[in-house]
Amino acid sequence: MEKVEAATARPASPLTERQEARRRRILRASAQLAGRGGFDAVQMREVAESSQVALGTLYRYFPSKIHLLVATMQDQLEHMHGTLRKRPPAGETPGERVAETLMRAFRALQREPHLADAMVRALTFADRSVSPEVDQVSRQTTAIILDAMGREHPTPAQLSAVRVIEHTWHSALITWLSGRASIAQVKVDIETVCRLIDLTDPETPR
Amino acid sequence: MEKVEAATARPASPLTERQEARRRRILRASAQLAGRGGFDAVQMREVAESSQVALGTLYRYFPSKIHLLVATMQDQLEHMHGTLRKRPPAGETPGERVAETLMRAFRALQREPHLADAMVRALTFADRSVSPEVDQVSRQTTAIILDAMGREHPTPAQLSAVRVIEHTWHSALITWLSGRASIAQVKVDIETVCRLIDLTDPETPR
DNA sequence: ATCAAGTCTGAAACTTGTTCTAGGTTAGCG
DNA sequence: CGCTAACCTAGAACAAGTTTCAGACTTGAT
Repeated sequence: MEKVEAATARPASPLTERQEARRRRILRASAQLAGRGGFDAVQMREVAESSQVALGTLYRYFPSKIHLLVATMQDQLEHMHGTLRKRPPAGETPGERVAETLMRAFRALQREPHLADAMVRALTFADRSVSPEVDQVSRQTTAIILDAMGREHPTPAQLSAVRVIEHTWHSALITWLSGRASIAQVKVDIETVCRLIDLTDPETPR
Repeated sequence: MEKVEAATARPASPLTERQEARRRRILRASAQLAGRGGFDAVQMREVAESSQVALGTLYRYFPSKIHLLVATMQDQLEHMHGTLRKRPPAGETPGERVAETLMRAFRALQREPHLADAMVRALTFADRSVSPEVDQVSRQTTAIILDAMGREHPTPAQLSAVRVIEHTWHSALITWLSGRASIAQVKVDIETVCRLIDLTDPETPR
Protein backbone atom coordinates (compact mmCIF):
# COMPACT_ATOMS: atom_id res chain seq x y z
CA MET A 1 0.00 0.00 0.00
CA GLU A 2 2.00 2.98 -1.19
CA LYS A 3 1.12 6.66 -1.08
CA VAL A 4 -2.03 7.94 -2.67
CA GLU A 5 -0.56 11.44 -2.49
CA ALA A 6 -0.19 12.38 -6.07
CA ALA A 7 -3.93 12.51 -6.28
CA THR A 8 -4.33 15.64 -4.17
CA ALA A 9 -0.99 17.26 -4.84
CA ARG A 10 -1.43 21.03 -4.85
CA PRO A 11 2.04 22.03 -5.98
CA ALA A 12 1.43 25.76 -5.61
CA SER A 13 2.48 27.09 -2.23
CA PRO A 14 1.92 24.81 0.73
CA LEU A 15 -0.92 26.77 2.36
CA THR A 16 -0.69 27.76 5.99
CA GLU A 17 -2.84 26.12 8.58
CA ARG A 18 -5.47 28.85 8.57
CA GLN A 19 -5.59 28.69 4.81
CA GLU A 20 -6.07 24.97 4.87
CA ALA A 21 -8.86 25.52 7.36
CA ARG A 22 -10.50 28.10 5.11
CA ARG A 23 -10.32 25.73 2.19
CA ARG A 24 -11.98 23.03 4.25
CA ARG A 25 -14.74 25.35 5.41
CA ILE A 26 -15.41 26.36 1.84
CA LEU A 27 -15.60 22.79 0.61
CA ARG A 28 -17.81 21.83 3.51
CA ALA A 29 -20.18 24.71 2.84
CA SER A 30 -20.25 23.83 -0.83
CA ALA A 31 -21.15 20.22 -0.17
CA GLN A 32 -23.73 21.25 2.38
CA LEU A 33 -25.51 23.69 0.10
CA ALA A 34 -25.27 21.27 -2.80
CA GLY A 35 -26.76 18.58 -0.61
CA ARG A 36 -29.83 20.71 -0.14
CA GLY A 37 -30.76 22.12 -3.51
CA GLY A 38 -28.22 20.82 -6.00
CA PHE A 39 -26.32 22.92 -8.48
CA ASP A 40 -28.51 26.00 -8.25
CA ALA A 41 -28.43 26.08 -4.48
CA VAL A 42 -24.68 26.50 -4.46
CA GLN A 43 -24.57 30.27 -4.71
CA MET A 44 -21.19 31.84 -4.40
CA ARG A 45 -22.36 34.54 -1.98
CA GLU A 46 -23.91 31.92 0.23
CA VAL A 47 -20.88 29.70 0.12
CA ALA A 48 -18.76 32.69 1.11
CA GLU A 49 -21.00 33.68 3.96
CA SER A 50 -21.52 30.13 5.13
CA SER A 51 -17.79 29.49 5.23
CA GLN A 52 -16.96 32.84 6.84
CA VAL A 53 -14.87 34.08 4.02
CA ALA A 54 -15.12 37.15 1.81
CA LEU A 55 -16.44 36.67 -1.70
CA GLY A 56 -13.13 37.77 -3.15
CA THR A 57 -11.31 35.20 -1.07
CA LEU A 58 -13.63 32.46 -2.19
CA TYR A 59 -12.70 33.34 -5.74
CA ARG A 60 -9.04 33.31 -4.89
CA TYR A 61 -9.35 29.73 -3.68
CA PHE A 62 -11.67 28.58 -6.44
CA PRO A 63 -11.68 30.70 -9.57
CA SER A 64 -15.24 29.79 -10.52
CA LYS A 65 -18.32 27.99 -9.31
CA ILE A 66 -17.43 25.12 -11.59
CA HIS A 67 -13.94 24.88 -10.13
CA LEU A 68 -15.45 24.83 -6.67
CA LEU A 69 -17.87 22.03 -7.47
CA VAL A 70 -15.30 19.96 -9.28
CA ALA A 71 -13.03 20.32 -6.26
CA THR A 72 -15.94 19.25 -4.10
CA MET A 73 -16.25 16.19 -6.27
CA GLN A 74 -12.54 15.40 -5.95
CA ASP A 75 -13.00 15.55 -2.23
CA GLN A 76 -15.99 13.23 -2.19
CA LEU A 77 -14.42 10.84 -4.66
CA GLU A 78 -11.37 10.40 -2.51
CA HIS A 79 -13.55 9.62 0.41
CA MET A 80 -15.53 7.14 -1.63
CA HIS A 81 -12.45 5.40 -2.97
CA GLY A 82 -11.37 4.85 0.60
CA THR A 83 -14.75 3.46 1.54
CA LEU A 84 -14.95 1.19 -1.47
CA ARG A 85 -11.49 -0.18 -0.87
CA LYS A 86 -12.49 -1.43 2.53
CA ARG A 87 -14.92 -4.00 1.25
CA PRO A 88 -13.71 -5.33 -2.09
CA PRO A 89 -16.34 -6.53 -4.55
CA ALA A 90 -17.08 -10.24 -4.54
CA GLY A 91 -17.87 -10.89 -8.20
CA GLU A 92 -16.28 -13.76 -10.08
CA THR A 93 -15.10 -11.87 -13.13
CA PRO A 94 -13.48 -8.45 -13.39
CA GLY A 95 -16.56 -7.16 -15.19
CA GLU A 96 -18.84 -8.28 -12.39
CA ARG A 97 -16.61 -6.72 -9.80
CA VAL A 98 -16.54 -3.41 -11.61
CA ALA A 99 -20.30 -3.43 -12.03
CA GLU A 100 -20.71 -4.22 -8.37
CA THR A 101 -18.41 -1.41 -7.35
CA LEU A 102 -20.08 1.13 -9.58
CA MET A 103 -23.48 0.11 -8.30
CA ARG A 104 -22.24 0.60 -4.79
CA ALA A 105 -21.04 4.06 -5.71
CA PHE A 106 -24.35 4.70 -7.38
CA ARG A 107 -26.22 3.75 -4.24
CA ALA A 108 -24.08 6.19 -2.29
CA LEU A 109 -24.99 8.93 -4.74
CA GLN A 110 -28.66 8.08 -4.41
CA ARG A 111 -28.44 8.96 -0.76
CA GLU A 112 -27.49 12.52 -1.72
CA PRO A 113 -29.09 13.09 -5.06
CA HIS A 114 -28.81 16.86 -4.87
CA LEU A 115 -25.13 16.71 -4.12
CA ALA A 116 -24.70 14.28 -6.98
CA ASP A 117 -26.57 16.65 -9.25
CA ALA A 118 -24.34 19.58 -8.40
CA MET A 119 -21.13 17.65 -8.85
CA VAL A 120 -22.02 15.83 -12.04
CA ARG A 121 -23.50 18.89 -13.70
CA ALA A 122 -20.38 20.86 -12.89
CA LEU A 123 -18.20 18.10 -14.21
CA THR A 124 -19.88 17.88 -17.59
CA PHE A 125 -20.32 21.60 -17.95
CA ALA A 126 -16.70 22.37 -17.24
CA ASP A 127 -14.84 23.97 -20.11
CA ARG A 128 -11.15 23.93 -20.98
CA SER A 129 -10.18 26.17 -18.09
CA VAL A 130 -11.06 23.37 -15.69
CA SER A 131 -9.46 20.56 -17.64
CA PRO A 132 -6.71 19.77 -15.15
CA GLU A 133 -9.19 19.38 -12.31
CA VAL A 134 -11.65 17.38 -14.36
CA ASP A 135 -8.84 15.18 -15.54
CA GLN A 136 -7.90 14.55 -11.97
CA VAL A 137 -11.44 13.38 -11.24
CA SER A 138 -11.25 11.15 -14.26
CA ARG A 139 -8.01 9.60 -13.10
CA GLN A 140 -9.46 8.97 -9.70
CA THR A 141 -12.45 7.26 -11.27
CA THR A 142 -10.18 5.14 -13.42
CA ALA A 143 -8.25 4.15 -10.34
CA ILE A 144 -11.44 3.01 -8.64
CA ILE A 145 -12.40 0.89 -11.62
CA LEU A 146 -8.98 -0.65 -12.04
CA ASP A 147 -8.97 -1.41 -8.35
CA ALA A 148 -12.27 -3.22 -8.70
CA MET A 149 -11.04 -5.18 -11.68
CA GLY A 150 -8.25 -6.57 -9.63
CA ARG A 151 -6.03 -7.18 -12.64
CA GLU A 152 -2.51 -5.98 -12.03
CA HIS A 153 -1.65 -5.31 -15.64
CA PRO A 154 -4.68 -4.38 -17.72
CA THR A 155 -4.31 -4.95 -21.44
CA PRO A 156 -4.74 -2.03 -23.84
CA ALA A 157 -8.10 -3.45 -24.83
CA GLN A 158 -9.12 -3.43 -21.21
CA LEU A 159 -8.01 0.15 -20.79
CA SER A 160 -10.22 1.07 -23.72
CA ALA A 161 -13.07 -0.77 -22.09
CA VAL A 162 -12.46 1.17 -18.91
CA ARG A 163 -12.69 4.43 -20.79
CA VAL A 164 -15.99 3.39 -22.30
CA ILE A 165 -17.22 2.36 -18.88
CA GLU A 166 -16.40 5.79 -17.53
CA HIS A 167 -18.25 7.43 -20.40
CA THR A 168 -21.26 5.28 -19.71
CA TRP A 169 -21.07 5.91 -16.00
CA HIS A 170 -21.08 9.68 -16.39
CA SER A 171 -23.72 9.80 -19.03
CA ALA A 172 -25.97 7.32 -17.26
CA LEU A 173 -25.73 9.43 -14.12
CA ILE A 174 -26.83 12.44 -16.08
CA THR A 175 -29.86 10.73 -17.54
CA TRP A 176 -30.79 9.52 -14.08
CA LEU A 177 -30.31 12.94 -12.49
CA SER A 178 -32.42 14.65 -15.11
CA GLY A 179 -35.17 12.12 -14.61
CA ARG A 180 -34.90 10.51 -18.01
CA ALA A 181 -33.77 7.12 -16.77
CA SER A 182 -34.76 5.03 -13.79
CA ILE A 183 -32.40 3.53 -11.29
CA ALA A 184 -33.09 0.15 -12.82
CA GLN A 185 -32.18 1.46 -16.22
CA VAL A 186 -28.86 2.79 -14.96
CA LYS A 187 -28.18 -0.62 -13.46
CA VAL A 188 -28.80 -2.34 -16.77
CA ASP A 189 -26.58 0.11 -18.62
CA ILE A 190 -23.74 -0.38 -16.20
CA GLU A 191 -24.03 -4.13 -16.34
CA THR A 192 -24.17 -4.07 -20.09
CA VAL A 193 -21.06 -2.00 -20.49
CA CYS A 194 -19.11 -3.90 -17.88
CA ARG A 195 -19.45 -7.00 -19.98
CA LEU A 196 -16.96 -5.35 -22.31
CA ILE A 197 -14.26 -6.01 -19.78
CA ASP A 198 -14.72 -9.73 -19.54
CA LEU A 199 -14.85 -9.99 -23.29
CA THR A 200 -11.29 -8.79 -23.39
CA ASP A 201 -10.06 -10.49 -20.27
CA PRO A 202 -7.50 -13.22 -20.97
CA GLU A 203 -8.39 -15.15 -17.83
CA THR A 204 -12.17 -15.05 -17.86
CA PRO A 205 -13.70 -18.28 -19.13
CA ARG A 206 -16.39 -17.59 -21.67
CA MET B 1 -41.72 18.21 -50.46
CA GLU B 2 -43.98 17.03 -47.69
CA LYS B 3 -43.78 17.83 -44.03
CA VAL B 4 -41.36 16.07 -41.74
CA GLU B 5 -43.64 16.96 -38.86
CA ALA B 6 -43.57 14.07 -36.47
CA ALA B 7 -40.05 14.72 -35.28
CA THR B 8 -40.67 18.34 -34.39
CA ALA B 9 -44.33 18.00 -33.48
CA ARG B 10 -45.26 20.95 -31.34
CA PRO B 11 -48.76 19.90 -30.42
CA ALA B 12 -49.57 23.23 -28.80
CA SER B 13 -51.21 25.58 -31.27
CA PRO B 14 -50.19 25.23 -34.90
CA LEU B 15 -48.26 28.51 -35.20
CA THR B 16 -49.14 30.99 -37.91
CA GLU B 17 -46.83 31.56 -40.80
CA ARG B 18 -45.22 34.63 -39.28
CA GLN B 19 -44.70 32.75 -36.08
CA GLU B 20 -43.09 29.88 -37.91
CA ALA B 21 -40.87 32.43 -39.61
CA ARG B 22 -39.92 33.97 -36.27
CA ARG B 23 -39.07 30.57 -34.89
CA ARG B 24 -36.83 29.89 -37.86
CA ARG B 25 -35.07 33.22 -37.57
CA ILE B 26 -34.41 32.56 -33.93
CA LEU B 27 -32.98 29.12 -34.56
CA ARG B 28 -30.85 30.43 -37.38
CA ALA B 29 -29.48 33.23 -35.22
CA SER B 30 -28.80 30.78 -32.45
CA ALA B 31 -26.87 28.42 -34.70
CA GLN B 32 -24.98 31.32 -36.22
CA LEU B 33 -23.87 32.79 -32.93
CA ALA B 34 -23.07 29.34 -31.59
CA GLY B 35 -21.02 28.66 -34.68
CA ARG B 36 -18.84 31.60 -33.80
CA GLY B 37 -18.10 31.45 -30.13
CA GLY B 38 -19.85 28.39 -28.78
CA PHE B 39 -22.08 28.30 -25.73
CA ASP B 40 -21.00 31.63 -24.28
CA ALA B 41 -21.45 33.48 -27.54
CA VAL B 42 -25.13 32.63 -27.65
CA GLN B 43 -26.39 35.54 -25.61
CA MET B 44 -30.11 35.89 -25.39
CA ARG B 45 -30.09 39.62 -26.06
CA GLU B 46 -28.00 39.08 -29.16
CA VAL B 47 -30.15 36.24 -30.38
CA ALA B 48 -33.19 38.45 -29.95
CA GLU B 49 -31.65 41.36 -31.78
CA SER B 50 -30.15 39.21 -34.48
CA SER B 51 -33.47 37.54 -35.18
CA GLN B 52 -35.48 40.75 -34.99
CA VAL B 53 -37.58 39.74 -32.10
CA ALA B 54 -38.11 41.26 -28.67
CA LEU B 55 -36.38 39.61 -25.77
CA GLY B 56 -39.72 38.74 -24.21
CA THR B 57 -40.81 37.06 -27.41
CA LEU B 58 -37.65 35.02 -27.58
CA TYR B 59 -38.47 33.75 -24.12
CA ARG B 60 -42.00 32.94 -25.16
CA TYR B 61 -40.68 30.71 -27.92
CA PHE B 62 -37.87 29.18 -25.91
CA PRO B 63 -38.24 29.43 -22.16
CA SER B 64 -34.50 29.37 -21.49
CA LYS B 65 -31.14 29.48 -23.19
CA ILE B 66 -30.87 25.75 -22.66
CA HIS B 67 -34.22 25.14 -24.32
CA LEU B 68 -33.10 27.24 -27.24
CA LEU B 69 -29.87 25.36 -27.71
CA VAL B 70 -31.48 21.98 -27.33
CA ALA B 71 -34.01 22.99 -29.97
CA THR B 72 -31.12 24.09 -32.15
CA MET B 73 -29.66 20.64 -31.70
CA GLN B 74 -32.95 18.97 -32.66
CA ASP B 75 -32.90 21.03 -35.79
CA GLN B 76 -29.35 20.12 -36.72
CA LEU B 77 -29.85 16.47 -35.86
CA GLU B 78 -32.77 16.19 -38.19
CA HIS B 79 -30.71 17.67 -40.93
CA MET B 80 -27.89 15.28 -40.18
CA HIS B 81 -30.14 12.24 -40.10
CA GLY B 82 -31.28 13.17 -43.58
CA THR B 83 -27.72 13.55 -44.81
CA LEU B 84 -26.56 10.33 -43.26
CA ARG B 85 -29.44 8.39 -44.72
CA LYS B 86 -28.41 9.33 -48.21
CA ARG B 87 -25.20 7.38 -48.12
CA PRO B 88 -25.62 4.29 -45.95
CA PRO B 89 -22.54 2.96 -44.19
CA ALA B 90 -20.67 0.17 -45.92
CA GLY B 91 -19.39 -1.88 -42.98
CA GLU B 92 -19.83 -5.62 -42.86
CA THR B 93 -21.28 -5.95 -39.39
CA PRO B 94 -23.86 -3.79 -37.64
CA GLY B 95 -21.21 -2.63 -35.21
CA GLU B 96 -18.94 -1.47 -38.00
CA ARG B 97 -21.76 0.35 -39.68
CA VAL B 98 -22.73 2.15 -36.51
CA ALA B 99 -19.12 3.12 -35.85
CA GLU B 100 -18.80 4.38 -39.40
CA THR B 101 -21.96 6.43 -39.12
CA LEU B 102 -20.98 7.96 -35.81
CA MET B 103 -17.55 8.83 -37.14
CA ARG B 104 -19.20 10.53 -40.06
CA ALA B 105 -21.35 12.52 -37.68
CA PHE B 106 -18.28 13.30 -35.63
CA ARG B 107 -16.49 14.64 -38.68
CA ALA B 108 -19.45 16.89 -39.38
CA LEU B 109 -19.23 18.23 -35.84
CA GLN B 110 -15.53 18.85 -36.25
CA ARG B 111 -16.31 21.26 -39.03
CA GLU B 112 -18.28 23.41 -36.58
CA PRO B 113 -16.65 22.77 -33.24
CA HIS B 114 -18.13 25.86 -31.62
CA LEU B 115 -21.62 24.92 -32.63
CA ALA B 116 -21.01 21.42 -31.34
CA ASP B 117 -19.79 22.87 -28.07
CA ALA B 118 -22.91 24.96 -27.58
CA MET B 119 -25.28 22.14 -28.38
CA VAL B 120 -23.58 19.41 -26.39
CA ARG B 121 -23.00 21.57 -23.35
CA ALA B 122 -26.65 22.57 -23.36
CA LEU B 123 -27.71 18.98 -23.72
CA THR B 124 -25.77 17.70 -20.76
CA PHE B 125 -26.47 20.70 -18.60
CA ALA B 126 -30.21 20.52 -19.14
CA ASP B 127 -32.20 19.86 -16.01
CA ARG B 128 -35.60 18.24 -15.57
CA SER B 129 -37.48 21.15 -17.08
CA VAL B 130 -35.99 20.30 -20.45
CA SER B 131 -36.45 16.55 -20.24
CA PRO B 132 -39.01 16.24 -23.02
CA GLU B 133 -36.81 18.07 -25.48
CA VAL B 134 -33.67 16.24 -24.47
CA ASP B 135 -35.53 12.98 -24.73
CA GLN B 136 -36.53 13.88 -28.23
CA VAL B 137 -32.88 14.41 -29.14
CA SER B 138 -32.10 11.08 -27.60
CA ARG B 139 -34.78 9.34 -29.64
CA GLN B 140 -33.49 10.94 -32.78
CA THR B 141 -29.98 9.73 -31.98
CA THR B 142 -31.28 6.24 -31.32
CA ALA B 143 -33.04 6.32 -34.66
CA ILE B 144 -29.82 7.21 -36.42
CA ILE B 145 -27.99 4.36 -34.75
CA LEU B 146 -30.70 1.81 -35.42
CA ASP B 147 -30.78 2.97 -39.00
CA ALA B 148 -27.07 2.36 -39.30
CA MET B 149 -27.35 -1.06 -37.74
CA GLY B 150 -29.74 -2.10 -40.42
CA ARG B 151 -31.38 -4.72 -38.26
CA GLU B 152 -35.13 -4.58 -38.50
CA HIS B 153 -35.85 -6.05 -35.11
CA PRO B 154 -33.10 -5.35 -32.61
CA THR B 155 -32.95 -7.73 -29.68
CA PRO B 156 -33.26 -6.37 -26.15
CA ALA B 157 -29.56 -6.96 -25.71
CA GLN B 158 -28.92 -4.85 -28.76
CA LEU B 159 -31.12 -2.09 -27.49
CA SER B 160 -29.08 -2.05 -24.31
CA ALA B 161 -25.94 -1.86 -26.39
CA VAL B 162 -27.41 1.07 -28.28
CA ARG B 163 -28.06 2.90 -25.04
CA VAL B 164 -24.48 2.35 -23.96
CA ILE B 165 -23.29 3.56 -27.33
CA GLU B 166 -25.25 6.75 -26.91
CA HIS B 167 -23.79 7.28 -23.49
CA THR B 168 -20.32 6.82 -24.86
CA TRP B 169 -21.01 9.05 -27.81
CA HIS B 170 -22.15 11.95 -25.64
CA SER B 171 -19.47 11.62 -23.07
CA ALA B 172 -16.72 11.16 -25.64
CA LEU B 173 -17.88 14.32 -27.37
CA ILE B 174 -17.63 16.19 -24.11
CA THR B 175 -14.11 15.05 -23.41
CA TRP B 176 -13.13 16.02 -26.93
CA LEU B 177 -14.81 19.44 -26.70
CA SER B 178 -13.14 20.22 -23.42
CA GLY B 179 -9.77 19.29 -24.85
CA ARG B 180 -9.24 16.24 -22.68
CA ALA B 181 -9.33 13.70 -25.49
CA SER B 182 -8.00 13.76 -29.01
CA ILE B 183 -9.94 12.99 -32.12
CA ALA B 184 -8.10 9.70 -32.37
CA GLN B 185 -9.09 8.85 -28.84
CA VAL B 186 -12.74 9.48 -29.58
CA LYS B 187 -12.45 7.21 -32.57
CA VAL B 188 -11.03 4.41 -30.47
CA ASP B 189 -13.74 4.82 -27.87
CA ILE B 190 -16.48 4.67 -30.45
CA GLU B 191 -15.02 1.63 -32.11
CA THR B 192 -14.57 -0.07 -28.80
CA VAL B 193 -18.14 0.42 -27.70
CA CYS B 194 -19.59 -0.48 -31.07
CA ARG B 195 -18.12 -3.92 -30.70
CA LEU B 196 -20.78 -4.47 -28.07
CA ILE B 197 -23.35 -4.65 -30.82
CA ASP B 198 -21.77 -7.42 -32.80
CA LEU B 199 -21.24 -9.41 -29.65
CA THR B 200 -24.96 -9.59 -29.25
CA ASP B 201 -25.87 -9.85 -32.90
CA PRO B 202 -27.36 -13.24 -33.81
CA GLU B 203 -26.17 -13.02 -37.39
CA THR B 204 -22.64 -11.76 -37.02
CA PRO B 205 -20.06 -14.54 -37.36
CA ARG B 206 -17.53 -14.33 -34.61
C1' DA C 1 -65.79 46.34 -39.96
C1' DT C 2 -65.46 45.51 -34.99
C1' DC C 3 -64.25 43.58 -30.80
C1' DA C 4 -61.94 40.39 -27.51
C1' DA C 5 -58.16 37.54 -26.81
C1' DG C 6 -53.89 36.62 -27.58
C1' DT C 7 -49.11 38.37 -29.30
C1' DC C 8 -45.31 41.26 -29.77
C1' DT C 9 -42.38 45.25 -28.48
C1' DG C 10 -39.25 48.12 -25.83
C1' DA C 11 -37.48 48.97 -21.68
C1' DA C 12 -36.62 48.44 -16.97
C1' DA C 13 -35.82 45.47 -13.09
C1' DC C 14 -34.08 41.51 -10.77
C1' DT C 15 -30.76 37.56 -9.91
C1' DT C 16 -26.51 35.44 -9.53
C1' DG C 17 -21.75 34.67 -11.27
C1' DT C 18 -17.64 37.40 -11.59
C1' DT C 19 -14.47 41.42 -11.17
C1' DC C 20 -12.60 45.40 -8.95
C1' DT C 21 -11.16 48.61 -5.24
C1' DA C 22 -9.60 50.63 -0.99
C1' DG C 23 -8.15 49.69 3.26
C1' DG C 24 -6.98 46.40 7.15
C1' DT C 25 -4.34 41.96 8.63
C1' DT C 26 -0.89 38.39 8.66
C1' DA C 27 3.42 35.98 7.92
C1' DG C 28 8.09 35.79 7.31
C1' DC C 29 12.43 38.21 7.61
C1' DG C 30 16.08 41.19 8.78
C1' DC D 1 10.64 45.08 16.84
C1' DG D 2 9.46 46.90 12.31
C1' DC D 3 9.02 46.29 7.34
C1' DT D 4 7.10 44.48 3.21
C1' DA D 5 4.70 41.47 0.33
C1' DA D 6 1.04 38.70 0.21
C1' DC D 7 -3.49 37.95 1.86
C1' DC D 8 -8.11 39.10 3.52
C1' DT D 9 -12.46 41.88 4.02
C1' DA D 10 -16.54 44.60 2.87
C1' DG D 11 -18.82 46.31 -0.52
C1' DA D 12 -19.64 48.36 -5.04
C1' DA D 13 -19.87 47.45 -9.79
C1' DC D 14 -20.47 44.78 -13.96
C1' DA D 15 -22.35 40.97 -17.13
C1' DA D 16 -25.73 37.99 -18.87
C1' DG D 17 -29.90 35.07 -18.00
C1' DT D 18 -34.60 35.79 -16.72
C1' DT D 19 -38.93 38.29 -15.42
C1' DT D 20 -42.17 41.87 -15.70
C1' DC D 21 -45.12 45.44 -17.59
C1' DA D 22 -47.60 48.92 -20.21
C1' DG D 23 -48.89 49.78 -24.54
C1' DA D 24 -49.21 48.66 -29.71
C1' DC D 25 -50.34 45.14 -33.05
C1' DT D 26 -52.64 40.66 -35.06
C1' DT D 27 -55.91 37.40 -35.47
C1' DG D 28 -60.26 35.06 -35.58
C1' DA D 29 -65.01 35.20 -34.86
C1' DT D 30 -68.99 37.63 -35.32
